Amino acid sequence: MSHGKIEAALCAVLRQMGVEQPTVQLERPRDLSHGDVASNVAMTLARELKRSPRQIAEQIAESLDLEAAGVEAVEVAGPGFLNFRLSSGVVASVLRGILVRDEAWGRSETGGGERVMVEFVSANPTGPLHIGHGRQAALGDAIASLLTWTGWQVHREFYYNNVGLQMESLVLSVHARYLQHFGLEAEIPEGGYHGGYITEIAEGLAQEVGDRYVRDFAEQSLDEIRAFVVPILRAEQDRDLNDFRVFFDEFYLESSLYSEGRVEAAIQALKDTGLVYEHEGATWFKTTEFGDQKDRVMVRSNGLPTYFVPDVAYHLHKWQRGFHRVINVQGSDHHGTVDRVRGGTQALGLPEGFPEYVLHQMVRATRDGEDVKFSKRAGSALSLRELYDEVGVDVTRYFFQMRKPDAHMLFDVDAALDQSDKNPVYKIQYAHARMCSIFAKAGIEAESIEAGATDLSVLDHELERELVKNLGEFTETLERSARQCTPHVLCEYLEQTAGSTNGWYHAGNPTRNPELAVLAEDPEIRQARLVLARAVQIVLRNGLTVLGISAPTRMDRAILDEEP
RNA sequence: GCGCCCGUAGCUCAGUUGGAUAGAGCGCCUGCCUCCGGAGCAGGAGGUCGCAGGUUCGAAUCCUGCCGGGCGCGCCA
Repeated sequence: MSHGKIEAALCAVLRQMGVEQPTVQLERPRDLSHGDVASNVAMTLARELKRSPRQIAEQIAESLDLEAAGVEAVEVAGPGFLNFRLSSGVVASVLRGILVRDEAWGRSETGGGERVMVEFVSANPTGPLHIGHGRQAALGDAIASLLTWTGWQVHREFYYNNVGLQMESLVLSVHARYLQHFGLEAEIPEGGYHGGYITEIAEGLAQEVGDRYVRDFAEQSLDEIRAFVVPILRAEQDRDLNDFRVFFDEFYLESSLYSEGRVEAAIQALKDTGLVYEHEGATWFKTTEFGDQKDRVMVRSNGLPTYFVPDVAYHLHKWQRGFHRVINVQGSDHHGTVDRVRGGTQALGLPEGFPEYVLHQMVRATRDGEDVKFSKRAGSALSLRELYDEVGVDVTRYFFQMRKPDAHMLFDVDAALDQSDKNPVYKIQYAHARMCSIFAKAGIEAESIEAGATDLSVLDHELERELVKNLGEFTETLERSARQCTPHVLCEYLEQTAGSTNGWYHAGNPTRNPELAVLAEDPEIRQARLVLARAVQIVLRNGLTVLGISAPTRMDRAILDEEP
């Protein structure tokens, strides 16, 4: 806003007071009673001027040219803060911008159109997705969306670990159930998969091929079974994700790293750095050179590469594909891989902070105050689909997004099922729907509302000023949320804005408090408040859109019940 | 043992990277309420910010050391 003017006026006064190179910090106070803009200069200069912060502040306040600073009033408060109050019209002018930019409101160009890859979920195709994957899917998708809104060109990627020991274990597990289907003795291997879905797939296999693998088990039979099993599980994961409104631009297969020779190439490249040595028959790489705690084996004594190598090859390829910024969203149990991967990529010449990581902690689900037990079919924790089928996609996404990634979270199913304002998701959606219902009641189309020459200075009630203040902070909140890769920052903002909205709306109940009603008698006030209501609607809708959550115009019971 | 994350109201969690009297929701207490939209509204009680030092005008936030919980630690991924 008009921070520049205030800064200039402050500097002018400070120079008069003998400060040679004044640097002024302006901030937006949390509390509305502290004005619209505040500065702490008096406190920071206390030492230099050898006077108390309050004295300095008083002097500044007296000598300040209010008109030049573009403020209505200035006052000294607390330990020595200078609080500036702008005229309500100036503050409310932000509403004009909101109405004009509409669906683009909140977008910024911070990213400058640069490409960024967000890799997330990347579950092994060994079973249905559980709630841990759900948290990652909701977080990763929101982060990707936040980056899009702040001017980045975003690529969503899913990495399939389709080679390795768990794959073998999966196939052997299906094979065991398959044999059992024909009444034969068989056991799930140690570390194998016990979920009911394994039996389902084994039954399907039996239907497809009959007892062929019982009669005639050959060398390539396991490969054939695998070719049968994996697509089924992949398809199920894809369905679960798509119904959760999570979509990817690319599925990257680990196996392609081998078939395209990237693993071999990476081994050679790592050897060429000279940072390798032989020890106990294995080949080691000196990741400690790059801050890792220990050196890592890259080629085992049996001649096969460890996971370290394809991981480095994969990230090298990300860079080569033109993604010079990559964000990996992973469970925090993988944090040990961070220094390892970076060690490898740095050795090959990539910059220090590549790739970036967002590590999130585990999820615990409770119902009636007790932990939700295992899902029999999934054979693990509660499955993602079971969860969102019960509480709805909007609520599930939001609950995962509203907590900061690096702390454990509790998913309270009872709280999620609540459909009143107590549930933060509905609180925000209700606030949005209320604005829409006002327009309906007024008999006007939301899109037709224009600020034009409307006198917005009539929006000077405390509740209105607070709401306007909130709305003006949407873009910067979105930027911060994106910069920190923390969607919960946006969630907090939306909840707070919805709270202000509901407070304003309730205070303006026509039968109790007609002078604050949105649809006021006075046409000028009515028009100004409609502008405010429209701005609220835009901000809430855009915010929900960023998070991939719907913004209903009506909250009918029927809609709630069939909510996807 | 080493490394990373966490510790804030009875419970679940925020706290804009050092600012003003530490904030929401649930639960609890007290009043309203048949209302532009439904389990609604207004208010209240509730805190040694894990503990102890340090840095400075000023610390939940930064630095050090402890305590407690989670996760990870050379040929698994």
